Amino acid sequence: MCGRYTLTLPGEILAEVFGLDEAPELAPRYNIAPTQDVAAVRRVPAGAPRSLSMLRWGLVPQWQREPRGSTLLINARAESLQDKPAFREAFERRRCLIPADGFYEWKGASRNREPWLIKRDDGRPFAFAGLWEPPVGREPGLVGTCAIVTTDPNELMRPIHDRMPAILAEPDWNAWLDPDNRRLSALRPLLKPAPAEDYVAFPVSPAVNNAGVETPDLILPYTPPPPRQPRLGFDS
DNA sequence: CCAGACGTTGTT
DNA sequence: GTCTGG
DNA sequence: CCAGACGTTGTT
DNA sequence: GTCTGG
Repeated sequence: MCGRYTLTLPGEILAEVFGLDEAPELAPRYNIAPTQDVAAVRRVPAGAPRSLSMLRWGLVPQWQREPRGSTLLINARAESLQDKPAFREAFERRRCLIPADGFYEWKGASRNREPWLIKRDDGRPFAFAGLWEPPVGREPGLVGTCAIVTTDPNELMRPIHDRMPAILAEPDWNAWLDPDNRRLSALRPLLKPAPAEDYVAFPVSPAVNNAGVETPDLILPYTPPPPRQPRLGFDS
């Protein structure tokens, strides 16, 4: 899962939490969607300090001749990172943190689908486990592409959805970010469901469905309108 | 051996 | 239904 | 993730 | 590049 999220906190806070040398200048974003450029923390080259870059959400493996829209890799299953040709090398050598302070999940089936916002109860930002690739071809200004790792739901998420983004505990950030760390068997257990007690979830307006809508009120709690009265003579 | 895919999600 | 675009 | 398009030819 | 399928 995880096809939409938020990053609204000021760059100064992000620099402090994620250990960046400089505070990035980032406008608050309430509806970050696939194909958009997203903030990612990396260590490039190996040995360099942490830095923040904008990467296009939708990983394109290096052997791919040209970006194929039909194969947009926005998520990568934690369970199979080592087996999938599209992700294996990135898992070994190109891991990143993707800062967020909320993410959306849709609950229910087709007609009744409703968006929920999940965030930390203390409001702090957190880090999705991410993978990245250098750009293929020469797209001007493209630094790289990335995907968000997904894992099983925690107890908060289970009623909403059967997957959730892998959120790395802060003590694990260094191990995940170090490009020289090839202990993949030690990295895999970091991709477990985040502790449910640290997070809250509430329904939000279906306006979030449209990736073009990015207003702050998207993250306010939302009371759905009462169901329409069934017409007389029709039981459903 | 070569050819062709290489992914996740949700939905049926 | 399926693909593309944000 | 959801929303919205989904096509070609010839003519202006 | 590397894996799967024939």
